[in-house]
Amino acid sequence: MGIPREIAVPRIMSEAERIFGRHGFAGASMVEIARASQLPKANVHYYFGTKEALYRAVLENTLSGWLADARHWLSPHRTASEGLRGYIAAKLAFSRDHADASKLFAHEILRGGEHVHTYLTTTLRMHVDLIGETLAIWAGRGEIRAVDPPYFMFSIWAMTQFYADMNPQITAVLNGEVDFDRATGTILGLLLHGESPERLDATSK
Amino acid sequence: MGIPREIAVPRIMSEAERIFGRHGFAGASMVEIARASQLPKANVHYYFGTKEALYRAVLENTLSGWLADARHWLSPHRTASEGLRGYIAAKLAFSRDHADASKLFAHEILRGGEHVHTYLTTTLRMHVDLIGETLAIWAGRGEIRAVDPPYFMFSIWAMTQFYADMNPQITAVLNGEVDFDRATGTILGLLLHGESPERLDATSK
DNA sequence: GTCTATACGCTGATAGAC
DNA sequence: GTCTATCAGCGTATAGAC
Repeated sequence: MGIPREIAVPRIMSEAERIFGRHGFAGASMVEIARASQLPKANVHYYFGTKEALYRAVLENTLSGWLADARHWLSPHRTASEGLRGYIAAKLAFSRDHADASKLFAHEILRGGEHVHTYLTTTLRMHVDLIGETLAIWAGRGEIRAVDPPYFMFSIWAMTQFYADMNPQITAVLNGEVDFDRATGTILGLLLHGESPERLDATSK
Repeated sequence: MGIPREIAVPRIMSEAERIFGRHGFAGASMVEIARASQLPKANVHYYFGTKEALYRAVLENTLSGWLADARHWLSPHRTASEGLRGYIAAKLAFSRDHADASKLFAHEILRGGEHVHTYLTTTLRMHVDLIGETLAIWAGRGEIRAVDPPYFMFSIWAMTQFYADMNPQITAVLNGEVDFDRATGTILGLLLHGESPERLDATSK
């Protein structure tokens, strides 16, 4: 009798991601994770050892696949307009559908990011370098202005992840749920045209 | 004998802002705050009652003055270019000089923002409405394109606060400290020109 | 008004039964 | 392999000395 490992472990991982994402490492408790997983709390310790080991497992699981959208869209084979549109849409969809994963990452960085330091200095840094090449190619083709790749990416990450991490602020200001089409439109408007109407003036006058 | 209230209370507030900002509400401990304030932990409880009361006091203290920069720069008396430049510079300076205050706010929102719900639905919402009028005036003058005010503000807040809240990620990717001039340049580039070079093409061809 | 000593609940972790 | 019962330590809060 009893719930077998194959069922228990993924269930714990899923609930842990949700609870760690909502409350952070310190704010989450093992009893809460166990209760949400419908398991005795000792089982969670049996499968993962310590709270921190569970946290690391959940975090690694979250990071894998974190960069897939960028690789898919920010490629020289696409036009800048097409690539940026696709990437922003994908990042915003992630913020909408996996808000807890985004919050988990935000909590970890706010705490200092010790557990993801290696990931940030190796995988993510190389990732940004690679995207920088694409951005340089797009600029060379005249599809975008020349940009500072890391700072450009910081802006995109900030704007898109904001909709997952700061959701309570957004719904409070809007007095209702976020309209992701408007969010997409605003971000793309900034990336593709800026807020200066000078181009329109130049063509209409 | 002993440290008087006039010295102790502001010192506790200051250290509490730093520690709550770094670790969040759950991650911070009263002993840590007391030790950082060089006071017996009982004194902190004597002056503020409970941990949550101290937290609320620190949070309110942080929120006052949070919106002053916007009122100063996002005004119809300025040009859009001048106003946006000043506002972005001010917000980035705040992220650099008061990172702990920014992180405190981020932690609070990540946790659901219960303690700032009234502030968000009254003060901040009215604030955005007011800015919306300025943005509409700027658009009417042809200084910016028409924008969706709240979503436009979300983008600005996201991009500027990112440099305070996600600092570990930034330094890891850059392999060094952030260059605030480049950050300013990137954000202003997006706001004022976008990344599309079409305007330049239109004028040079 | 300021500080020392202490109570007590909650949490992470484990020993050992089934 | 799964789960029940229990422990040890930390963290908030307070009673009471100075």
